[in-house]
Amino acid sequence: MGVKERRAREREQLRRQILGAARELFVNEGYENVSMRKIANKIEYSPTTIYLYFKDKADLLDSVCQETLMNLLNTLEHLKSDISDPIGALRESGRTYVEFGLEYPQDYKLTFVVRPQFQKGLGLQEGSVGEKVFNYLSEMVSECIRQKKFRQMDVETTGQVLWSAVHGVTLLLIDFPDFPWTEKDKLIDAVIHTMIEGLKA
Amino acid sequence: MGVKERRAREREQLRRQILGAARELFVNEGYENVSMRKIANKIEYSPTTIYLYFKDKADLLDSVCQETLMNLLNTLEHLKSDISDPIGALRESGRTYVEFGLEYPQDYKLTFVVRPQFQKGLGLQEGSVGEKVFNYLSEMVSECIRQKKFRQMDVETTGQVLWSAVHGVTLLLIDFPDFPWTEKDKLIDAVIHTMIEGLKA
DNA sequence: GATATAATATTAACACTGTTAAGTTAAATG
DNA sequence: CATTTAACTTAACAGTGTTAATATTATATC
Repeated sequence: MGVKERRAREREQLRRQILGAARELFVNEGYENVSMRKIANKIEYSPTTIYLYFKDKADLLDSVCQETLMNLLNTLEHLKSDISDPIGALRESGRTYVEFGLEYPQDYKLTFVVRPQFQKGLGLQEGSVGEKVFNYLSEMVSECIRQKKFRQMDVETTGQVLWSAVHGVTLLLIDFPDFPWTEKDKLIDAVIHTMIEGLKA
Repeated sequence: MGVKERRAREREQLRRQILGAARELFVNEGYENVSMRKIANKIEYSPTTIYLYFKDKADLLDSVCQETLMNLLNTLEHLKSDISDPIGALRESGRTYVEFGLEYPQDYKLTFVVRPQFQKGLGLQEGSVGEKVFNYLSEMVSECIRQKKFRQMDVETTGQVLWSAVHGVTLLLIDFPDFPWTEKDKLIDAVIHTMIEGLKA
């Protein structure tokens, strides 16, 4: 009775194929400029087949973003940051976060800007991967405070402050590529450095 | 020969009427969900009339955003900040910036996120209102450094760092309204305070 | 005042869009 | 072999931005 299993496998395979095509198109041409028909063409299926695997276009976007968040979380967790130097770890995490955003700019915007607009009230709900990413940041902050490297302060707030800064610089660099920015790495470092200095005890 | 003048006036009036309808719809329903026909209906003209006043839908968006930026610039300049206390002035400007974004969240996103996506390479060009807004921030920073309140540092970079922070917190608050944020004003203050502390001499 | 001219607005159409309902084909089960 | 089930497609709907051709209106000229 391996039939059911094979079917399920094939089903999953096509699902991933759709997802891959959607991601590639979304990222390269922008969510708005990608039609279901375009995705369907790419995988050589009829447009309506997609609806057998995803509720609608927004659901497709949602799934693509979920993948992105998992990739981000993976990237961060692979840092294996040194707990004895929590500030250094935080600095490195911040850099990694921004660089992830810049490496996959469209994915980042899709996930953190476009998606919330299309799914009001749903962004970053409890138990979501997005929340896990934020929790990761929070843990580092927590460690900094526990080791008294940072001045005593609400962990939640501190995490949100840091997130604001890295989110902000990531989006500015993505959205205004022609602005006469300070050299990219220098700017990122400056942002992170300033935050950390501002949080020190 | 006041005819030409009256014609021009009427023309301008309709232009502004279109712009107003577009802004209201863009802001309330999102750029994507607003059709030219919807705008036309609202002002009781045929859809194609709009094309006599604006090149296309993106041009309409562009004009709406330009207005928003001018409003932001006005709001900031009305602060008439006290030059003898440049840090206080900067703090106040930052707060005002974020609050402007939160008061007109859709306008803000339209201007700083949606528009650059639809007009690649055009955002914040030289001489634009957007640049003026940034220059306003830069001047305050410059004053802080000149008075040695901030540690000696590249003015450009410092301005960009600050912008990153306020931009970031503004967008997070807009995009994830359901996230368990620290109380809004406390978070904004924390972001600005942290930045300023981090920049001090 | 009638007519030509320019400005302004509209109608009809094109090639798209997301999505649904109905229909078709192929495979698995009895 | 017949039937059920799953997978996929075709056809269609109501809507999209935009253009070209047309109609309407108001001004300027005779």
